[in-house]
Amino acid sequence: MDILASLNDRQREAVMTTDGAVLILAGAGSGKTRVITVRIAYLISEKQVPPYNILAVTFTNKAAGEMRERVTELLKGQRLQSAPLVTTFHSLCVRILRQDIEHLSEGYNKSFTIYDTDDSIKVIKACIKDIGFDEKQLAPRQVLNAISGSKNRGEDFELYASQVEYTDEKRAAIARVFKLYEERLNNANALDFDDLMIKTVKLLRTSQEVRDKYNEKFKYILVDEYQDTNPLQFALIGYLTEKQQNICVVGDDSQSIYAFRQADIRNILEFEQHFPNAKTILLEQNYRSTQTILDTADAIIKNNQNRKDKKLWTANPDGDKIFYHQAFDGDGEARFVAQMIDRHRRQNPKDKIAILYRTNAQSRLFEEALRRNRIEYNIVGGFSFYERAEIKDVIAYLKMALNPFDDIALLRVINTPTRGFGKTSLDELQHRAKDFGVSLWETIAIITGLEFKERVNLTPRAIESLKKFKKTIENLQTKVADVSQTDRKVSDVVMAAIEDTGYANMLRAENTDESAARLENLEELVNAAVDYDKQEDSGLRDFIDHAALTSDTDKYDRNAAVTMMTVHAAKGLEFPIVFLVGLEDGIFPHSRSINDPKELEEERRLAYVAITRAEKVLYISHSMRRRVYGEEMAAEPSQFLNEMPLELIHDLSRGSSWLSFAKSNAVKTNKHAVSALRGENRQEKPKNLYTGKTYNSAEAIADFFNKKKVESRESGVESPKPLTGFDKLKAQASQTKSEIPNPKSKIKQGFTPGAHVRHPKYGKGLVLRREGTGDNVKLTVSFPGFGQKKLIEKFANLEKA
DNA sequence: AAGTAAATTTTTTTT
DNA sequence: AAATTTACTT
Repeated sequence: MDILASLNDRQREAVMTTDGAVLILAGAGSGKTRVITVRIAYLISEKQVPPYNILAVTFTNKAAGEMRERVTELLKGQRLQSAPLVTTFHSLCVRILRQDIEHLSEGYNKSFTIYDTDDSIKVIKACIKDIGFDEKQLAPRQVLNAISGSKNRGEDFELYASQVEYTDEKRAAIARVFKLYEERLNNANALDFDDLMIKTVKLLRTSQEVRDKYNEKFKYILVDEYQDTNPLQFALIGYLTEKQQNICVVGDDSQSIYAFRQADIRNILEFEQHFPNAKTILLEQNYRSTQTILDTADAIIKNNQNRKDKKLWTANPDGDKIFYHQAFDGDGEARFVAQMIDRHRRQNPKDKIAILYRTNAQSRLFEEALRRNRIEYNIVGGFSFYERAEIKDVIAYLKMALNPFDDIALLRVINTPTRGFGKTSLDELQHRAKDFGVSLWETIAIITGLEFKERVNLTPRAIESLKKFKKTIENLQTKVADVSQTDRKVSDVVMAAIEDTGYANMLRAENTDESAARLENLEELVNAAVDYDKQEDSGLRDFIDHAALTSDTDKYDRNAAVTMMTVHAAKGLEFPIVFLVGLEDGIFPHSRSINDPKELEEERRLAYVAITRAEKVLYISHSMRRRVYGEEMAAEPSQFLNEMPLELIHDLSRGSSWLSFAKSNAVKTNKHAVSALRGENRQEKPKNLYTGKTYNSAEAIADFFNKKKVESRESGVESPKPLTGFDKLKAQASQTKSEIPNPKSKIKQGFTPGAHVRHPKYGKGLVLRREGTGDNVKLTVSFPGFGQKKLIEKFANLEKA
């Protein structure tokens, strides 16, 4: 088989070890996807395994799509009557549940609805209100995170409740919300993202019959990005492989970046314990990046305590240095990136370029800069097509038609377009629904029913509009039924949900640019539905499921010249040229992770992922000022910059920069750095002399000069020669910077978040936020008993406490 | 009931 | 700065 010829020895071994448990530890760029795809092709064409016996699971639709494509490519020319199932964890679960959820006997049936995060939040909000709490005491988002975390650890609300200390009111409240939330979803015949996994695992655990069925079906299982699996996914794999044990997992512990989703790195680290006869294969040769890029990535990941020590190597050349740029503000950073991209595009238009950032919110400045420079770009993530209001509205109508008990969908559309059924009437309806203990849909049926004579607090007009709404949905249901009974098309039904509900007319009446754009989006939705027209059975169901499970991360277009996305979204991709931007403390690493060593390690792995996306050229940049919540704030260089080998970095900044500062410092005063440069002191971990925090601060400058003194005394070096030219400029620049805090006010000023201070009137307080610069520094301080105060640092007379 | 103005909050990362 | 929620008119 000639496809094997393109593999190295290790890779070939990974492909040909088809039976039993196999763990492939694949470093970044080591040809992981190639190994998986060739392995699937090998199973089919060499081992004569029927394709339907093969299951490959990934985390994203993007990865699944790519894999499917490549397998098809490898197998083309062979006449196969089935295709291997290449899918995501969540799609796999939906597939299983749509067939067998009724075996669970939990009241769910096959027409269950999938709630996305937005829907879940809405339910949570209602639950918080129902237990008599306020959203301010109990942030819905946090509650959902707590519940989701618990669920992904395999707990249920009873277990969660039992862990609550009775002094912990908040957790106790969350436990109550948890219970309510689960009930609501169950009543609505709805499953959230987590439930898809949970219910599937439960189903496999409790039903021998179902377990046997899927064990029989999936005889060879492959799992991609195994380091990102959480306990539930682990359990799922466990049940599916119970019989055959032909399980092949591929992953890299250095690229584990989903701990926040309860991914457990131990799943990969302890694979050999779980599958005692497992064979482990290491792929350490990198085919993607230059040595310089690999060295930089390696230098950063080395700072993590918790990792398997391994080193990637490559036969590729050293390549260019890492290009570095320090910008004055966020806009300057974006302009620099646009300028460099422009240059690359002229030089070599074929090279694909990526701009990678930590958070989606960072994209805006780059979008604007590229647009100004007339550079076309493609943006991945952020707002998804399926997250747009008009799309969600129409989908909600369709969801109603398939599962009318879906309260969330009902609430979404009952008065969109407006039907004269406003907030007051809605409150009454919800109130009644709670009284009856049934869904809103059933409540509507009761209230509008002929034999219902009870007095309701609804105007005749409201009742009338309920009747009309009911009719609208019922009409839609009839059309849905037509899809399976006659040969009505899925796209017809989608069209009906747009037209017959009055939705399109509402938009036409608006007659604005925006409403026109929304109409166009709806046309797109109809187009998307056409793909499902030919499907035999439950085409509409599949269409809705697809909408629920597709994120925008999936619409990566590999032909786009420039792509922007978060580092998370970039995992698994590679680009000749990469711009890693916003390398500032608080952004990357993110401020929410900075205080927890575990989370900081995850940020570091994230940086590792980012850097190893680059094939030939890597740019890194940061800005000295950054807008946060609309206010301009001083920004510090990322601590990860300090962890990179400075000698591999080339400075493209105008004037002096953090890099020039760090370089002069490291070489002149850092014995560790000097000896490390000479190759001594192998064991010793390179200590960070200056973390990003202190660069540019009074202490750093003072420290710098002190060290210099000590060193020159020790080594007997005479005082520095008079500076000339560029060096002089640089020195001047750093002097000006150091001037900001004057020595007298040093104790009083320069308070940073986290500092304890004393105020003449309010007493002891905690600094929460610092904004502005120079004389305009404003501090937000929390004083026990007085609440939060905004103070001008200069006048506040604060002391260190 | 619906539309508008004012106040409040928001940012990790994703299926 | 932008988006969402609430309060206030009409």
